Amino acid sequence: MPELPEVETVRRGLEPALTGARLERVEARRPDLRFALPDGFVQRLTGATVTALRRRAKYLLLDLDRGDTLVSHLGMTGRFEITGGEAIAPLRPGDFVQAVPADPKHAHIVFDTDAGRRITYFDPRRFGYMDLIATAALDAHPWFAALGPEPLGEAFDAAHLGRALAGRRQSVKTLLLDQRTVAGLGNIYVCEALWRAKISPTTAGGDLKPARLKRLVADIRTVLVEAIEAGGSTLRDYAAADGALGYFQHSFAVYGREGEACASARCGGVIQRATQSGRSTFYCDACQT
DNA sequence: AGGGGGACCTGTGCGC
DNA sequence: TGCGCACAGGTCCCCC
Repeated sequence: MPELPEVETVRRGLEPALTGARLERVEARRPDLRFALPDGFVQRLTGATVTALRRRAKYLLLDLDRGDTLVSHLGMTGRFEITGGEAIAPLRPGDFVQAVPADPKHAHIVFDTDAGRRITYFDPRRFGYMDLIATAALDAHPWFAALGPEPLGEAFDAAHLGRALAGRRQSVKTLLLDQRTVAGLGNIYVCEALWRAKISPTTAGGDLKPARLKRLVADIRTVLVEAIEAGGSTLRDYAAADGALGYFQHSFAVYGREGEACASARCGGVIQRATQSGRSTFYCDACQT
């Protein structure tokens, strides 16, 4: 489930352990995740130094001093854990509860750094994937070429969203899940943002007027920012890079709250669940129109 | 164009 | 305690 806030939380958690670190030892305990690991995966990483840790959409990018970038997508259940060396401080001390340790049988990739830390990638469902891509060619790679703007970046505004949705009859819910519209939203934060903006998830994208687009952009940004500040969300499988659990799931207004009263003041509505494009949508049918 | 369905893979939570 | 079923954060592909 990692959506943008969770991937960003992982990035921040890994940064102190990985940026500037040399990968002394790399182990791939199986030849594939969702896809086969690239040829020479272990050899190409062993001895390389991580020069920067970035995020694009839901992808983690580990730039290496050899001109390659290790690209990691967490899929639904991917998780990194740091062990060894001194403890890595949580992002917001006091904000986290103790994580449930990941099951060692799903420990697929292990990185040992020159600072004595071990970063282990766990992924029970193996929907995640990794590849090594030339850093200079990242933007042209199929995973990145068609991505929309970062929702927290300057390029994402009501004008952009209006252009992306203009004339579209597809629902705004489905269009926001499309990474070409805006990059990094997933099922949870789309539901939450639409509730905040009081927009029905079945509204055709092209029917949204500028004022509603403006509010939607603002609500997408604020829900993501709040989630990042809370250290992401944790449902069953996900934990932050340092093993701590994010807190934002306690702040969901609609996701997973079918049958509960709408949290909007004086609304009186009840949260509904419906299916759109095969995914559950949670919304209030009283105040989202 | 847009929707539906299924695929990938494993675990969890529920009703019985 | 066990069994079977529904469902899960993402992405891709085929079919109508």
